[in-house]
Amino acid sequence: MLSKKITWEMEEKELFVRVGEKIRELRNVKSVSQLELAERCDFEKSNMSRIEAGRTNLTLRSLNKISRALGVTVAELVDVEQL
Amino acid sequence: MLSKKITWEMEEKELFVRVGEKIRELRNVKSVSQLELAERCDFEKSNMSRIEAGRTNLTLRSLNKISRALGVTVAELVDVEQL
DNA sequence: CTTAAAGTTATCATATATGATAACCAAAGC
DNA sequence: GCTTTGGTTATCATATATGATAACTTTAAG
Repeated sequence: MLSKKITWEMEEKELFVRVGEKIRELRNVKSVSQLELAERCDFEKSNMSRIEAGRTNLTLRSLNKISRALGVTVAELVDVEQL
Repeated sequence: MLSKKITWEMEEKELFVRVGEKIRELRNVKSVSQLELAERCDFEKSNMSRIEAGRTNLTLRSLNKISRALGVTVAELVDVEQL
């Protein structure tokens, strides 16, 4: 059986991905397009795409912008299952 | 009466400060020194001081390290009053 | 007093988030 | 077919988080 050792990089990557999914989820619930959310946050749409794909190590500043654009708290944005 | 307009920079700064205070609070509850926490996170102690003072725009990676070092979730770390 | 432990602040280097731009894809409607 | 809307991916520049190091303060203990 192959090893299932989980490195902190993997676990961190999982966190990024889950937060990205959470953002997309909340965005969809509010029926906001990615472009619209990007504009509300004053982000490039390409940046928004990277974020939702979990390819970014988000900063508190960005999380704050997104949370306000979606009408939720920062804590809600990062409230995901953790390994 | 002087203006009380709150800019997003002020509100962002407040968020940074409150998250820093939250970290310090949780660290003190667990009776961990700043140096000890810095070592657990593999941070410089000077970095840890900046963070608790709210002079840093923390990343998800750093929040994740700190949350694990303190035995709480990332969501708990950023669960602060927001303006 | 001296010593040490805990924390602060400043400076410089490096890594990377984000801005800026562009090319591209897919689906829907014409 | 063409066009639009929504999204993805790549590249380069810039701003900044963090690493690394050092000097400094403060507090408590001796």
